[in-house]
Amino acid sequence: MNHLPLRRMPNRNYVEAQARIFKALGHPSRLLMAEALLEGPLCVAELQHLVGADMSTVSRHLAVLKSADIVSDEKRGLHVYYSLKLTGLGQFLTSTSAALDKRVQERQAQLTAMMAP
Amino acid sequence: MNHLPLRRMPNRNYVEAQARIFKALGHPSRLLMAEALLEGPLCVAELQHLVGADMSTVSRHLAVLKSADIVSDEKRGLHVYYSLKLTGLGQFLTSTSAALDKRVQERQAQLTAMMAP
DNA sequence: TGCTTATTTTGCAAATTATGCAAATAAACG
DNA sequence: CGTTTATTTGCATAATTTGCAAAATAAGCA
Repeated sequence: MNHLPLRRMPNRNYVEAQARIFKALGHPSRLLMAEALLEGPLCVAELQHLVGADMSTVSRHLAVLKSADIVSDEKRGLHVYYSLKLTGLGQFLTSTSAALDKRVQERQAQLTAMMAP
Repeated sequence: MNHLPLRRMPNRNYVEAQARIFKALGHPSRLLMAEALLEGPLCVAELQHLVGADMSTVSRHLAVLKSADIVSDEKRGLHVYYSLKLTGLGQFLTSTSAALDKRVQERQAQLTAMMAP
């Protein structure tokens, strides 16, 4: 009878599993790849071009994202395509972007105030 | 004329700043504290009791959350109260919780299928 | 079958970063 | 002052990240 979205009790294991998701996204290269996958699936070579790192490094980053269940992979011919599996990431990035924008604006305002005599 | 929420280009600095947010939440103690703060402000002693770690450790974790602009602090008498500053966290946690639940259910289903003769 | 391409995995070494604990420090209040 | 609450710092230990190179897989093609 409960139509509201449920949230788990702060169970240890649960929190650790959630923390693993955040941790996986807590690296610029991995977050960049996840953001790119918001638009649709990409193969490893494309992701490598995006982040500009060694392919073995990219592959390892992808393994981290996969083990956190953030992405899924599918082989098509010679290529392996990665897709975003975690829903709600786009929305959350929108809020963090807004927060960052606000921070930048506040800095601007402070500077402006300091410049005024 | 664009009423849709904008998302930044995957600018280097921008992605790094966003990654810092995820990284900050990528630790069980910090995520637990952030989740608790969804309900309202708490002082350091209360948060310490929640995570069960040394107060200096808690303080450092809080400093990490603060430097990522996830929380804000305010002194009231002898106590310092922390509040959640980052909007959208609750929603995102709801989606990650759902994802985790699904994963658990899938494991259950696999086990059940294996048990069936 | 052999050859090529795409991707993963592994091992290693170096650099960076994170962690907890304990002691010192600061800030508010009576 | 003395007490309480919180932050900072120093230190030792552990974990992560990265590049590079080499080996291993796996799929498609001649």
